[in-house]
Amino acid sequence: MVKKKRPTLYDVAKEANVSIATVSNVLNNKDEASEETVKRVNEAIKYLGYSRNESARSLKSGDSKLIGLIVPDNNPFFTEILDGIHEECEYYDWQVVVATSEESEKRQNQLIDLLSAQQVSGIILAPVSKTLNSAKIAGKAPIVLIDRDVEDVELPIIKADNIDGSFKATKTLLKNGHKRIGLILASPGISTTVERRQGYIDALNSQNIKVDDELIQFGGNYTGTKAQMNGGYQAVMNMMKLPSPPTAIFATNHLLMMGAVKAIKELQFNIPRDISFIGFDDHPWQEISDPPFTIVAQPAFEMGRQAVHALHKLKSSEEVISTSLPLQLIIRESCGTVK
Amino acid sequence: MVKKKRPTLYDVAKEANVSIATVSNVLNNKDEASEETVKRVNEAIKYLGYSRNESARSLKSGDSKLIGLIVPDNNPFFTEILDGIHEECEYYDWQVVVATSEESEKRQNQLIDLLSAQQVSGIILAPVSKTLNSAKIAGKAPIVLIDRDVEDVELPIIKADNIDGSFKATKTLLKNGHKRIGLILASPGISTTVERRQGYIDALNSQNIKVDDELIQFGGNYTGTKAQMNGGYQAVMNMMKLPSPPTAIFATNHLLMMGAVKAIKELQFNIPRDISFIGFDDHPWQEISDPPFTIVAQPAFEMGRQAVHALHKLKSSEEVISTSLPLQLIIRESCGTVK
DNA sequence: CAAATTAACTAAAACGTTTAAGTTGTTTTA
DNA sequence: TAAAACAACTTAAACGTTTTAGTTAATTTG
Repeated sequence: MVKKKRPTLYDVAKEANVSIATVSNVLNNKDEASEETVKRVNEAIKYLGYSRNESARSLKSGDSKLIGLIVPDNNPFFTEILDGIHEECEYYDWQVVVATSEESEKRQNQLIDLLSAQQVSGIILAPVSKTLNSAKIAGKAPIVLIDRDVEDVELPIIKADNIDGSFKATKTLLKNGHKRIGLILASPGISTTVERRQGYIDALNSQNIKVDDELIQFGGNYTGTKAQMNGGYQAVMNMMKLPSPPTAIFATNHLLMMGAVKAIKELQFNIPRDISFIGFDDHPWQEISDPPFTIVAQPAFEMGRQAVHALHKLKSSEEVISTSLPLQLIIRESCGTVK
Repeated sequence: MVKKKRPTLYDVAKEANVSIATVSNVLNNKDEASEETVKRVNEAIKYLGYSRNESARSLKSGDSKLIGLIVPDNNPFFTEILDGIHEECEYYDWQVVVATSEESEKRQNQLIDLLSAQQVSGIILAPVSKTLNSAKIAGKAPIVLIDRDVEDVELPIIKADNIDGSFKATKTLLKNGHKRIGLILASPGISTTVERRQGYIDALNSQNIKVDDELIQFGGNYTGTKAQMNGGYQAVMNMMKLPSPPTAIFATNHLLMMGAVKAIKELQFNIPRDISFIGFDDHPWQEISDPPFTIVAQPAFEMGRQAVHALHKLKSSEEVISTSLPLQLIIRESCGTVK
């Protein structure tokens, strides 16, 4: 069997009795061909089953129909972001190359290189750390940050208002009379952690409650689902063996939350009777969990959409305004008043 | 500010005082240059921050470092598959373009076209229906199926042994004395549904129990998380109002399972006291669910890995053997014996 | 020691597009 | 009615690679 080559512009041109330039014009709706010709060309395209070789197009025109997404891992939060990205990309006719940095800075830089080599039109990046060596991204595809910010270089970013979200959650616990509130944070090396810690501290300060560092635990210094969950688990174990353990716990991401809940159940504490709990990220299983958890919900889908939109603006050299989307505190049944 | 063009082979060649052919050879480890030259070229590459334009490479060589993945949606099962794909792709130095067909055949065909136009080296596809118009895939990128099979065209496939998995689950319920077992299936239009139904029927037959069609509900004829969950919910509602309701329920995917559990809780039935339950797909939240659910676990990660491997074999025109991976029944505490 | 082989290169064509710069023949304008 | 404008094309160069077919000088062989 001879492997049939895909038809090219040239084949279409021959079939329709025009030049390849005309076919290209028709293909790009350049409006420089007669109705009659357009029809003939389109028929030839359909007849031959032609579709454009995007590599050639990308080579010549210098921009591709691809964008890159680099996330630390495929956790449900980033998956929802991807959904939003997909939705918005349909509009711009972009496809998405998804890559995971596995929380490794080396791998992340490698991926920026690799995706740029693929001539992606831009990269949506959730960075693994608070810095982003500017030399490493010079001459590479334009970058829009998502979720996490960096300190050393100014890039457009679509993020959540973590300070406010964390503030609201903590404030709610305070209102219920809790004075010792455990805070479970992810890795100290990312901006979301810093911000969520800040919101917590702001809330305590607003009530003149002293911050006790022993109640702030970093549970996410590891990579991988199991390890993150385990981080949440350990955090709870640590704080509950304190001389004066917390009466409420706030876990600032999904995986930490699950690990924390696991620990609490294992310690035979009841939520919300013995301990109040606020988690992070809303997911379908919350609908069947017992108790239904009060959580801080992130607009992940919307973040994805807006990141794509920002990238598109960046490409058309419009001004891109970084945005901070509000977090929503969804009150359910995991918080009680302190006895 | 003048936008700096990325350096090309030509720039590197000039810098290193060699021809572009030599640079290309060095770049591709063709072993035709002296040690001294290789060193000079590599220094020039580093100095200029050169990285290959993959569009040009793809255009000339006819194959890209991209593969496509088309899944119906980004549910946790497919996300885990993506993890496996990512892991294996690192080995082959492939990047993955992820696209969702949203269970639409039209969109799926569109995506096969779009990805092929991107010159992807191959496509890993979880098809939305039992057929795959062969005319539509002729001349397109080579396809390896994953999870779901098609009837009208023979393609390599990496799938789970759904019949056996479903058989084992049903058999377990039968052993516990259940005679009326509700089965919640996804859309009848996909192979996994057909197979999971078959395993169920085989198990009943092996015990000489008549199949009651009223106990077999299709809950997944919709797309989207909410809709699928609702399908599971409705399925339970329907079977529980039967004159002789089931004493056990087997839900054959993750989303259906959650909807079903929600309905059962709403009806105030206790699992496993009032009703036994077996679900599908193992996920982190199962660790904190109450009760811990007995489920059929899919080797999603491994499926992803093997699909990439199969694609690579297909490319190097080795024989690709379709495989059916075993499903594992993980026994926890959601099944009781019938009274 | 001439011929053959080899090591280390280079020149140039090709991949399939897009696009700037023509080239027609027809219609409009002053 | 001659010049200008326009509609509807075509020609050919370029994008950045890979690769085939040389080329040159040094080395090996009979």
